[in-house]
Amino acid sequence: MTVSESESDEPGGSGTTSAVPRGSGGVALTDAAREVFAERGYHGASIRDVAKRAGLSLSALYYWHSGKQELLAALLEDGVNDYFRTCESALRTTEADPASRLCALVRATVDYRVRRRVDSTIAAQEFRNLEQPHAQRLVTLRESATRLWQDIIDEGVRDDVFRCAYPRDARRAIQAACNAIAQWYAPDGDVEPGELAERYVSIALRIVDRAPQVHDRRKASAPPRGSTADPAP
Amino acid sequence: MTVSESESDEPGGSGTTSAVPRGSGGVALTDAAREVFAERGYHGASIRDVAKRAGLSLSALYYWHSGKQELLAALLEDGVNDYFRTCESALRTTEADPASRLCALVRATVDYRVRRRVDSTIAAQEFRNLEQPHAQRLVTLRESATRLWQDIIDEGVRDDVFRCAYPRDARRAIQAACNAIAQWYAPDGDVEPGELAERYVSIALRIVDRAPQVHDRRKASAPPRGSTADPAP
Amino acid sequence: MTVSESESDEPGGSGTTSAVPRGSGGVALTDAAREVFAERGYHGASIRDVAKRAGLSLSALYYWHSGKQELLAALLEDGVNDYFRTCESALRTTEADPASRLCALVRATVDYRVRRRVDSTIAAQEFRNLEQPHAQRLVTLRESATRLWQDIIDEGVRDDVFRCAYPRDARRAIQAACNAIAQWYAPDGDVEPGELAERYVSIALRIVDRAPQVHDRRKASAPPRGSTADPAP
Amino acid sequence: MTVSESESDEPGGSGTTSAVPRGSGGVALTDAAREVFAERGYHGASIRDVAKRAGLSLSALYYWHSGKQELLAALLEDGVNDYFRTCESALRTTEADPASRLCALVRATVDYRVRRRVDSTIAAQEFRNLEQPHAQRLVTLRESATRLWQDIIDEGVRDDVFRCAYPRDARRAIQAACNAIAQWYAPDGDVEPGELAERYVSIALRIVDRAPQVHDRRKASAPPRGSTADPAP
DNA sequence: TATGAATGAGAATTCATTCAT
DNA sequence: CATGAATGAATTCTCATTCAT
Repeated sequence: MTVSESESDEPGGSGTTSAVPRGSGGVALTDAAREVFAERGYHGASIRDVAKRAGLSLSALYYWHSGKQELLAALLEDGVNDYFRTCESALRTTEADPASRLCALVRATVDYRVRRRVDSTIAAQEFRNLEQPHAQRLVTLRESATRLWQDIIDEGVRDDVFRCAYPRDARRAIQAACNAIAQWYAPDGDVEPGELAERYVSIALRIVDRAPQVHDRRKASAPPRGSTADPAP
Repeated sequence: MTVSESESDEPGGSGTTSAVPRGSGGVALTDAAREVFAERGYHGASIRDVAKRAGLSLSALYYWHSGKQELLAALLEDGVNDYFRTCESALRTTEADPASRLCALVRATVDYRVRRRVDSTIAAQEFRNLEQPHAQRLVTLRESATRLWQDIIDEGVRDDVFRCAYPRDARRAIQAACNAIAQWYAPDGDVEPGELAERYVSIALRIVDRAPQVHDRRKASAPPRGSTADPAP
Repeated sequence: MTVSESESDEPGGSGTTSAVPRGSGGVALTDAAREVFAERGYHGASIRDVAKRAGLSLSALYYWHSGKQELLAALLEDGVNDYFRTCESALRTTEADPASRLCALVRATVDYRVRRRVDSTIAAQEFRNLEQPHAQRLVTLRESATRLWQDIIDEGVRDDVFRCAYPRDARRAIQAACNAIAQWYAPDGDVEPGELAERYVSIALRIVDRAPQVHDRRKASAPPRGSTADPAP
Repeated sequence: MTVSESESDEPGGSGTTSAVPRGSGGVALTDAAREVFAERGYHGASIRDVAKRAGLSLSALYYWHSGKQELLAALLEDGVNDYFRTCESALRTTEADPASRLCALVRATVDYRVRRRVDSTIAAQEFRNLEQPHAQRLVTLRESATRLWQDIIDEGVRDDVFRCAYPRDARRAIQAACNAIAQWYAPDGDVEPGELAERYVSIALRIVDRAPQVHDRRKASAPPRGSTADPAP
């Protein structure tokens, strides 16, 4: 079963055991697992707590899921799928040049990290606790995400549009910066997700040291610079 | 007690129960704890495993330490102290200008992440599991580290030597990039720690968008640009 | 309810969930219970497995039967009834002398152990797990079976046709030997049930040490010796 | 660890939680396991009950043994070893002729079934519940016991001293009869173990249909016939 | 007739910790 | 300095059973 139905990533209401309607136990449980895993970590969390948080019995958890491990796997897998969908959608609607594609990827990633902040944190912290049928699949997906970033950067370097000497380190730095957002972003803070994305687009472009563009003044590449309100040109 | 005596950060030999010499149980145990916590996470690790790995009995663990929590605290605290010593030492021997200071901090951080890779990972993952006497102290230390970075960047921005529009995001990006090193760096890989530091110095300077320097062509700022073999000046 | 409709004793096809026809759930379930109880023992078996094996839902099991215990009772009771019918039928069609009656009982028992091998094993192993309404009834039946054997042997001893000094031990030995057949008999093995019965008739007669018969050279006593291909007379 | 120290096979005192002396938990637990497994069967017994019966905590059980399965294995293995020792000792001190050897084996087996009645029952009922490292070893031992019986009988048949037509069925009958003793023998009953053994020796000799002996009226073969007080020669 | 959803009790096992020696 | 023995609380998970539909 997939857990993608539950869009809300936030551990809403923390403890709201609002009488789960019959038949919807599966979602209630993954939602609860998300909260509890995020709060205490996979090994620190007990499925008793998960069931309690979901307002169901421990046995109901085993009716819907095959165990603690599967609960984690469902969470992570659903997250990764959502992330890939987000990236693909962003890349599909952008120019073909490396800079535009890099910007699109940054925007998609920031969007995802903000929108599914909790899942992002869980993924970052608890990935290691995945056991074997699931682990392999997700490792592969994770690698293909890395490849997505790297290919774009390498292409930019080849085309002389990015001037970084160490493309792998550039990629790592950009990814690390974007991923870290989930750790500090406060949904009720003062910065809008869209605005935040543009700031990180700007950072990413600086990391790859994009060459100043004489031509190519089209939509994708221009906004970041402009919208981030850099003090002076 | 402090555990700083054990410099070696690597889980060397993994399982080497080489007859702990009388009296050195304390270090053997923190070393073992480091390995086991790193491998399985704080909650995933059992102190039985720690004792076994150290080649001692469970009771010996309780002779030397007051419990599992204290073992974690000792590890993290020792790590943070080492980090601060490293940073202070680096800042003490550098110029007073923001760029030089930022570079020094990056070098110190990269050095630490590489030198104490395992402790860095544990700190990143298990900090949340610290309970109250210890937690507060370390949170404070952690905040003062953040302040260290932020002050330098803010000063650079004020002096117009850094041109980034969002200094806090710049700081976060730099820290995230440096911290992530512990997650991927392979000690027997192909890049030297010193060389790696220069690459990250370069990345950091790009993130803060350092203004091109007309004068001031002294040691600290020049190397990164040069050594990273950027295609064109 | 009785389960005697299902003649086939073999756990045929093990796992054949062949679309239970409407209304025949009861038999499908006792058949499945037979297989599962035989494979894993009463306490080792779960009624979930029984229902699954029967190709029905757990709830269906509770529609047809009142629980796990009743399932076991139905199985055992049906077996005992079959056994008694078999014995009575055999005794009804034989001579009145102890030797003939003993032979008839052996034949009936061997026939039953071979024909309902699985039920025989379950009876031997799981009888102890019967709880109270059922247990008493079956204990009584079991005792009356013992009485059946003992009476015949005692009569033979009284009439000097059996010469065993310890009739109870003789009875126990004969019963044990016959019962054990269920544990090793392979339905697709090389010995026919009828042939096997004659071998055990021969063994039983030796155990009771039947006196050599001058007259009475009729069917029952002759075959074993002859048909068993004794090397030399 | 072995459990052979505890010679007493009887579930003595059933529930006597007589303050286990420190350090002797291992034996107390196997003794308790013997009782509980015998009473309720392996799957029907809970290790909670075992620990309670032993007068120890559940955790102590895991200190001494690695689990429920190991407890069963220890019990069965110790029993089999004792049985083999008993058989070997009996065969070592007897004549070389098949009849004497068969008698010795019967005596050893009856002795064992009476002396370790409970272990015998457990072995008969719970053998199937042994899981893999242990199962294989014990299956092998069990087969070699069967071989012991069969070899003797086959030799007797070859030497024309036993006249049974179906040596394998004879062996099965004898073994079944002897094994069954554990199921009905009451230690405080009216028959002495030695006496019982002679009765079964007599039964066994009749099952293999030993040829009447003209010469050879020595110790080993004579007693059974004589001591069982057969009515008349 | 049948089922999908749910439950409470209890299963085996592991944990951090303590105590007597 | 160190250990072997023991514990109570908690863990994940399975069980037989029931209820609403």
